[in-house]
Amino acid sequence: MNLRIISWNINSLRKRIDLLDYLSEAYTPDVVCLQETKVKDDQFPHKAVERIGFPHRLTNGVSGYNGVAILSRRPLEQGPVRDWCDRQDGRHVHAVLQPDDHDTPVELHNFYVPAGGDEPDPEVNEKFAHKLRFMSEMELWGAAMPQDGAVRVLVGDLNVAPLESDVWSHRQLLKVVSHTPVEVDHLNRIQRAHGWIDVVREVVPPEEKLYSWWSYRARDWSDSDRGRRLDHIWVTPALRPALKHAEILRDARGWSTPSDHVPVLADFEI
DNA sequence: ATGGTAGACACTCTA
Repeated sequence: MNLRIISWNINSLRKRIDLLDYLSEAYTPDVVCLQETKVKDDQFPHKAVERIGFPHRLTNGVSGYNGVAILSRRPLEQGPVRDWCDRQDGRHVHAVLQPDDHDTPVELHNFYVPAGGDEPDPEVNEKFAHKLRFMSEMELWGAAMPQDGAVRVLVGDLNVAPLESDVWSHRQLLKVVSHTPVEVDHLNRIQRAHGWIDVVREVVPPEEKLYSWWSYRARDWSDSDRGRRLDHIWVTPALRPALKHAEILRDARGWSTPSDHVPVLADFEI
């Protein structure tokens, strides 16, 4: 089967329902994983999303903040729900993509890692401490999952840009939350704990600058191009041979009333 | 060193 997965921090689903419609028309993804939906489950715009082409949906939205969702053209089975850092925060949703008869099931994890506030010191900044704690739990979670050749996909706004080429200036961002050594170290440990493969960097060489987020505060996001690659699609080694294509949809930052994040896309032939 | 913008919600918090 062909499988196109998109991950996107949409920064309010209700505000950008038309952009989701456009994305769906233009790229025909089989699965869309959203972060920062900013909508409670009981207010989720199910009808509009269904009309756009996603009859199957899983949501985890608890407030006007955070919130994640998985939208799919294929049937989904809800995976076990769990808390992270003892909070009900809407930062993780888990689905198993129901296979056709001869296909293997695909386990999907959609994460929204805490942004971490401004000060990169867990002693004085509770948000940064929460971010590191959340990532430590992700590492334990990944290490505890059997590495049994299962086909798994982890996507989301991980709020860390790991490589030097994932930020506009490595030197100037070393003390900026999202690119500090302690965060990069945490992200690398999560990756190693379960052998996750970063599919975009399988396709784009690590020397090449690549971003998925540009601040709203820049005068001209494209001209200054001070971006960071915060959004990721990872897969288990079992899925690596099936990877056909991956890209970051940079142009989406130039859409009208855009999110500050752009979609990340990956194609598999399983 | 500072402030710049965007969204939810209803005061200010989060990013």
